[in-house]
Amino acid sequence: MAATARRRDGHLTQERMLEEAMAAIAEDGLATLTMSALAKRLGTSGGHILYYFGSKDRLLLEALRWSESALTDERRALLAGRVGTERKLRLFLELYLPHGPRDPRWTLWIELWARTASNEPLRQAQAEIDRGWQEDLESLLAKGVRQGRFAADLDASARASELLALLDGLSTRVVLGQHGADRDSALRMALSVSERLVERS
Amino acid sequence: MAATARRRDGHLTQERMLEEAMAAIAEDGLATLTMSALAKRLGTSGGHILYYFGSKDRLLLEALRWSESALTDERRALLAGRVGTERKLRLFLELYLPHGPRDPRWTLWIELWARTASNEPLRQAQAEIDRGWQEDLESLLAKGVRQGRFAADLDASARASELLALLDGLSTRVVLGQHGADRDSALRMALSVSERLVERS
Amino acid sequence: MAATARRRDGHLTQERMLEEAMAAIAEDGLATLTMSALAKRLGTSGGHILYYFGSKDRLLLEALRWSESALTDERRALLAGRVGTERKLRLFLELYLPHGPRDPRWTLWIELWARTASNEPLRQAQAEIDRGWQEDLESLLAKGVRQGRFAADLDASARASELLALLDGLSTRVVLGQHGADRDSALRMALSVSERLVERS
Amino acid sequence: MAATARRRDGHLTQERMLEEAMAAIAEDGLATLTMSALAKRLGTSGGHILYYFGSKDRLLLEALRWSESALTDERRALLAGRVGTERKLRLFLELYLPHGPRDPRWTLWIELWARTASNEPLRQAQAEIDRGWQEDLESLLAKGVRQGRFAADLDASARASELLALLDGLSTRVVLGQHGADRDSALRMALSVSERLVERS
DNA sequence: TATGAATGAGTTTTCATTCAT
DNA sequence: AATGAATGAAAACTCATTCAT
Repeated sequence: MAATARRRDGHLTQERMLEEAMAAIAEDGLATLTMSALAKRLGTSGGHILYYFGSKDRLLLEALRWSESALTDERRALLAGRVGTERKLRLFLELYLPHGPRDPRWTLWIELWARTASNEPLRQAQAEIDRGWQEDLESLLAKGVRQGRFAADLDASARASELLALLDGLSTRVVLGQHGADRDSALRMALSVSERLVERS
Repeated sequence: MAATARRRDGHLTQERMLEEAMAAIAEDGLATLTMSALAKRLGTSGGHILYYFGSKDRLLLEALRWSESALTDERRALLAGRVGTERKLRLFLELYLPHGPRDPRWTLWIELWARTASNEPLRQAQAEIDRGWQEDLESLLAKGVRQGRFAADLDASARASELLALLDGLSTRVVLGQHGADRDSALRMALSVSERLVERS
Repeated sequence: MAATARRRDGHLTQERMLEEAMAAIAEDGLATLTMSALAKRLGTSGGHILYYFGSKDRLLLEALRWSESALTDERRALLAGRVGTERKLRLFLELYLPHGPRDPRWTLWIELWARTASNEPLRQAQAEIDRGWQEDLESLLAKGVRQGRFAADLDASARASELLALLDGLSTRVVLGQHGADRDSALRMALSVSERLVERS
Repeated sequence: MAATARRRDGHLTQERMLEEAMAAIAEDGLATLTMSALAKRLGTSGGHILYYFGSKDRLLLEALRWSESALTDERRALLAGRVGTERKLRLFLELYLPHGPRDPRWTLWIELWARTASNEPLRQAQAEIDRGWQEDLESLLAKGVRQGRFAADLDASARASELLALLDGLSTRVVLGQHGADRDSALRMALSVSERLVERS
C-alpha cells in the first residue's frame, strides 16, 4: 500500500518507519514527533526518512493509511467469516474502538482531524477510510436483514452512520481519557446502544 | 460587540481578543493562528495580547472557556424555561451541535483535543465543561421521568452519556465536513436516535 | 546624592526604590531584575520608577552610587576617627570586603563590570568610586608613615593599589562562592597580606 | 587557523565558531552577542550554530573551555620546562594576566561571573578551571621549596591563593581599563608583590 | 504624581527541508 | 541508499519604554 514496492528490505524499512512513527505519536503525541527524533528512534537520519516520504505530511498520511490497512484486512476477513451476524457486529465494534488511552491509531486520527482543514490529500484519505468502515458496516447490517436477524425495513445506511458517529464519540473519550471512559465501558455502551438502534426482527 | 469600545476598560478588550481568536481559528485553523497574525487582525501588537494572557496556551484556554460560558448560560436558561421536556431535549441537541462547517467553538474544541495530553490545565477545563453538559442533560432526562414523559426506570446517566458521545461524533462530522454531513442532517439524526434511546413511558 | 532632592517623601521613595533594587539584585541577580518585577516589590508601577530614573541604566547607576555613598561616609568617619592606624587599616579592609555570598553591593558591582564597556556614564561613576577608595587608603597609609608606624620610604600609592587589587580578587571569590571562600577567610588573608606588604618601621 | 578549512570536518568548524564568538565578545561585549550577529560574522545561519551547540549557554560554556584549554596546555608545558623556578613564576604570571584591554578570554571571564549564580554547569566549569591554576601554582611554589629557592616553611597553598586573588583583581583592572592599568604595569605589580609574598630562602 | 495599557523591536530556539558527498 | 551539515523562516515570548489619563 505504501507507494510503490521497493526492494524487499527497502520496503520493510519503510514499514518500520511508519510503525515507529505510530509508536512515537502514541507515546508523546504528534507535537513532539520531529523528523530527527523519529530518525534517532530508527537509528537512521532525518534526511533518509524524507528520502522515502518526501515530506512530513506525506509520512503522516502514509502512517494513517498503513495503520488502517491492517484493520481493513481484518475487517474484510471478519465480514467474510462464518460467525453469526450479531457476533460480527460485536467484533466490528471491537475492531473500531481504541485499545485504550493513547491507542496509536486513534491518537493519530484525532491529531490529524485538526490538520484536515488545510490539507486536502489528508482529507481525501480520511474520507476514503471512513467510507470503508461505513460501507462494510452497512453491508454487515444488510446481511443481517437478508438473514432475517434484523428487521426487514431497517435502514442500513442510517444505522451505520449512527453507530459510527457514536463510536467516534466513544473512541475520543477512551483515547483522551475523558469522562473516565475506558475501552471496556465504551464497548459495553456501544453494544448496548447497537442493540437498541438495530431493530431485531 | 465587535467594533464597539476600543479603549476604556480592559475587560472588553480582552473579550474582543478572544472573539477574534475564535474567528481566526474558524477561518484558518489553529495551526495558522500565530500571535502576530492575531495581533494584526486586532490592530494591536503581539506583545499586548501576551500582556493580558501571559501565554498562547492560556489564550486558547480562555477562548475555550469564553466560548462555552455563553452556551452554559443559554443551557441553564433552557433548562429553567417553561417548554416541555421533549422540546427541551431537542433544544439541548440544537445547542450542542455546531452551526455548520468550521463552527468556531467546535473547531477550537477539536483542535484542543490534540493538545490535551500535554496540557493539564486544558484537560481540566475540558473535563469541567464536559461535566456541565453531562449533568444538565441528566437532570433534563430525570425531570422527564418525574413528569412521567420518560420511562420510570430510565437510566438518566447512561442515556446522557450515550447521547453526548453520539453528539460528539456527529459534531466532528459537521465541523470537518466528513460524510457529507451538515448541521441539519446531524440534528435530524440526533433527534431520531434520542427518540429511540430515551424510552417514552 | 540621588539627583536633586525632592519633597521629603518623594526623596524617601526614591531611596526605597534603590534599596529594593539592591535587595532584588542580591536575591536573584541582575538578569532577573525587570522593571515590573521591581515595581511589584515596591507596590508601585513600572512606569513610576521610570518616571524618577528615566531609564533602567540610570536606575542601576544610581543604585551603585547610593550603595557606595553610605560606605563613603563610613570610610570618612573611620579615617577621621581616633583609633590607631593599624586598627584603621583593618577596619578599612573589613569595610571593603563583602559581607558574604550575594552581598548586594558586590553583586551589583560584579554585574556592572560586564556593562562597563558599553556604558560611559557607568564607567565614569565606577572610576570615581574607585578613586575614593584608592585615595583614602593612600592617605591612611601616608598617615601611618607620618606617625612612624610604617616605613618611611613606603610607597603609599603602590601599596594601596596592590591591596585594592587583592581585595577585588578576594571579594569576587566571596560573593560568587568561588574557591570555597567566605568573608572570614578572605579577611584573614587580606590582613595577612597587608602585614607583609605594608612594611612596618 | 582562522580562514583555513571551511567545510571538511565539523570539528574545525566548531572551533571557528568559538574563536569568532570570542572575538565578537571582545569587540562588543557579551550583551551584544546575539546568535544572528555571530552567524553573520561567520557567514552562516543562526540555526547552524545552535545545531552544534544546542543553546547559547552551552556555546558560551564551550567558548570558555576552549579559550582556557589552550592556556592549560601552555601552562603544563611551562611547568614541565627547564627554566628556573623564579623564571617560571614570572611566566606563570604573564600567562595569567590579560594581554590588554578587552582581552577576549578575560572579557568572557568577567561577563560570565555575572551569570554564574543562575547557571550551575557554568559554575562548575569555572571552578574546575580555577582549580587548575591554583594547583599548578601550588606545585610550582612547592618545587621552589624543594629546590631550596623558597623558604622551607612556605605555605604554598596560601601563597598561591593570595597571588591568584591579586591577579584576578589586576586582570579586571586591565581588561576594563580601570585605574589606568595596562598589562605592563599590572605585570610589574604582580611581580613585585610576588617577590615580597613568596619568601626566598 | 502615578498608573498600567500598549508597543514593537529583538531574543533564543525549533524544525522541516535541501543537498553535497 | 544514506548521511548529517546547513539553512532560514518562523514561532513564542520578554521587556524597557512611552504615554494618555
